[in-house]
Amino acid sequence: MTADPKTRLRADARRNRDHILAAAREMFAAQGLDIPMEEIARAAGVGVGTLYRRFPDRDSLILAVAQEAFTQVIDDARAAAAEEPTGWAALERLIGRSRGLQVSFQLAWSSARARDILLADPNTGRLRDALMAELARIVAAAQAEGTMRPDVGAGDIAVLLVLLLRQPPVGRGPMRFGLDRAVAIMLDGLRASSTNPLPGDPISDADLPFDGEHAAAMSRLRSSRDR
Amino acid sequence: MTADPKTRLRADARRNRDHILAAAREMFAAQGLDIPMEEIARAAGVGVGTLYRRFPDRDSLILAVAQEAFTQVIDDARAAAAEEPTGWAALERLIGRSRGLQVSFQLAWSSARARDILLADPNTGRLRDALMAELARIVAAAQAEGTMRPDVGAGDIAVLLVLLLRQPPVGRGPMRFGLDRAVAIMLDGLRASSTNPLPGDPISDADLPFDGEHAAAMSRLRSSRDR
Amino acid sequence: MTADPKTRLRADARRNRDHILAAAREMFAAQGLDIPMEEIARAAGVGVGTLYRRFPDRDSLILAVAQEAFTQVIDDARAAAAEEPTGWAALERLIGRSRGLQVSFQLAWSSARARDILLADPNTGRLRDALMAELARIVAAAQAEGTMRPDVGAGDIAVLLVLLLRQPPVGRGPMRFGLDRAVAIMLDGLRASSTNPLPGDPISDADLPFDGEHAAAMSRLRSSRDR
Amino acid sequence: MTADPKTRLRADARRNRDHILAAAREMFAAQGLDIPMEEIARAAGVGVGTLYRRFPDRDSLILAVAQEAFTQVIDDARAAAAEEPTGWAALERLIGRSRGLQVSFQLAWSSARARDILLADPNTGRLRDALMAELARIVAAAQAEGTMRPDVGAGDIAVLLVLLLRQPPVGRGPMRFGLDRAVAIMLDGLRASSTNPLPGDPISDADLPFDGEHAAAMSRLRSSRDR
DNA sequence: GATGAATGAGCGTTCATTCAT
DNA sequence: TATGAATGAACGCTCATTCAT
Repeated sequence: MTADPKTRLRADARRNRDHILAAAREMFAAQGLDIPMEEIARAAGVGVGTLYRRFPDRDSLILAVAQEAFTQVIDDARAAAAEEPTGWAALERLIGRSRGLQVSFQLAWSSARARDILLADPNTGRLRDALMAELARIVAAAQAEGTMRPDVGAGDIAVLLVLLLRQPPVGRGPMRFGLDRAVAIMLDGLRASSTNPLPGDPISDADLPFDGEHAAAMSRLRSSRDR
Repeated sequence: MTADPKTRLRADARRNRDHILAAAREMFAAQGLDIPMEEIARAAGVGVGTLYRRFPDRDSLILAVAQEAFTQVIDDARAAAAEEPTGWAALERLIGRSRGLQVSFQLAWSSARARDILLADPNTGRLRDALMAELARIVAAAQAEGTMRPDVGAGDIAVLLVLLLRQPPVGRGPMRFGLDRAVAIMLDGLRASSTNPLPGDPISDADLPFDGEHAAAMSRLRSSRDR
Repeated sequence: MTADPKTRLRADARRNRDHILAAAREMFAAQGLDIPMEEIARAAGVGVGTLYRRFPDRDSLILAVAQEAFTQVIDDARAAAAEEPTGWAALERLIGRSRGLQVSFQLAWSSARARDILLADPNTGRLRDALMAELARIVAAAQAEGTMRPDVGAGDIAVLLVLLLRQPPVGRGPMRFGLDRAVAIMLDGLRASSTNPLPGDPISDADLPFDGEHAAAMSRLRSSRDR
Repeated sequence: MTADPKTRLRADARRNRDHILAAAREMFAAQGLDIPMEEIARAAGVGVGTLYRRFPDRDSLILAVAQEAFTQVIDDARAAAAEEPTGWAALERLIGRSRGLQVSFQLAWSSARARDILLADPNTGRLRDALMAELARIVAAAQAEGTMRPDVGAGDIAVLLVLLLRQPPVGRGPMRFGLDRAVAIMLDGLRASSTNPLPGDPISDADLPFDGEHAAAMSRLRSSRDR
């Protein structure tokens, strides 16, 4: 009823921002992180200036795309935990679906530089904690059901997830199919029927994957900037 | 008495080539594929001109480093097959050792561009065939022993290997340890005791991993060059 | 009872204009002539759009600031002539105070570009004439008193004034003190007791300082714009 | 007799360097310090890359031009002291000739930024000391002769010199002539016959002009870089 | 054959100016 | 009329590659 001009303006800006993020996600995935900023802008249908108004430099764009992707993984884990009847089903869905998130997530991990940018941001820690909490919940449920071997922790699941998420996107070829089977093999290795002892203790949700790396990433970024 | 100048020259040239390859391997791993050619030359102790004499452009240097790494994986598979008493032991050694090869291998797969360069080279097909043949031998042996589930093929092992090799190098942190456990989980999933059916048929040594990608990679490279 | 909206608007506009000029004067002095327009707008508390409404481009803003500064010098000369008891006292005050005007004046002369903008404006000629007339009055008075050497003209004073005004602003260091002494030395050189002949004839108020430069400045500006 | 290739190469490099410096000196003077690097390169007859090989950024080019100009002033002072029969004659020549050096020197002082670059360089201190030593020698000689008033020091001369050197270059118009007269007026103010007391004490060669500014300039440059 | 100086295309980034709201 | 988002031209700088020595 009341057309708020401020809201309208914001809608435009937000639309631009979203276009830029979507374009960046796709271009990064397709061409790598060093795609010219101008091409991203063109793909988003805006001028370079607008891109730079929203994201003051390439790093901040990479960070935004990466955290968006990270957030999607968390949302997916949360949805799986909430909607699936059993912990094992949630686990299967999460690891199975994970390849669907690949396209957006893998870029975040595709280069040492991208990783550093992500780790150097303080918000990343919170995202990590949220994801690990979700995984811990799923693992606990599956183990309580007796479907998952008891000697693994949320950190172990995170490692497997990262293995899968880091792969470059696959289309519809044999590799895609091979990944489905690899996931199934991993899941079999996680079943309660697997009794061969694993090395060391379960990796809890406090151990992985980037604890203590924040400072290191920051200093690496700083020194690379000075170079 | 008279040292043949040509032979002497060749020895020098070979030394230079080796220095350059070693420097490139290290710099690529440490700094990424877009390290300036001049820094590689400096690290190799030669001038840029010499570097360009041996490798006419950056792509050919990347290709040489990548194929060298690929060859190491093959050698390792061959050695595992030859020296281990059982197929399962060879498999364990290969997958376990794989992380040792990571450092040199992952660079070859670290970017879409590097992958295209590798795939576009006709020699890569031969290397792939050699690796798959080795894996097929190990799988057949392990299945004959009854230690490996019968519904997997050499291609499945290749997929798992690629999952592991593509990870960025890890030092001695929790991630390193997590990878050891992930490997153990995968191995458990491969044991004969795993009876949950896998989706589809075993992936044979003819299906994976880059069949049909040669032409695609060539055209991608060509179009990126024209851009 | 009813405040005329037009009048109100004009008051607002004038306030905006004044804020912009004040902000520009300070930012120009502190950061140089190439400070971003947006920063000037922010310092003035208006949007860039408003700034551009008042001053259609950077040059016209520079011109406005410069002429404002010029006007201050004239006002000061006029006040000195009116308020001081003797011509010599007026001269001392003018040259002595000149450093107080420095801060705002020197920016107008700090770059070839600013000078051209100023010279290209037809109004500058009127300001120059007003200043020279004032100086001529002071010089005539001082010479009539017998305190100033007779072989100098208003133009000579203008040159000395320009020498001082063009200096970048000094704080409270040794340079500030040094300038006080330099002024005293100059004044001593101007006294009637100085009898060493000066080269050429006195520079009258018609000779200096930018006669014939108007056209040159305009063509320089034009060609720099075309470049 | 022996053509040393190394020397020849160096000669080429040096020639390039000299061309670049000469072009920069002229372009800076004519167009200001923010002339595009590419135009300087073009004027020097080299590519931008070569310019950047010799001077890694604009600041270092400004610094080189400025110090070259500074060195010329020192050389001139030294020559005047050595070749003129009296201290007063040396002083007259130095201050008179100073406008000849203007063209190259004034750029060094034409902007706060240039001044900071110059002051931040540790070598500048040595140049300053050399110049002040020369001025002190000239002043002492002229005062010993009884031609210069005894209550001025080398620092006072430096201030006057700076006043003149900071002026933008003048061609052959009335301003040029006016400067000749201004110089004569200043010289008259410096004669032994001037007996009006100056404010404060003579400025010695230890007081001026940039003592203690090195650190300040460095921090200003640093903070402007962060902006 | 080896060297490293020179080139210049190309990308990141900034900012003057315009214009939709 | 005021605002500030959008645009894109322009410049600083880097680095792959070439070529004179």
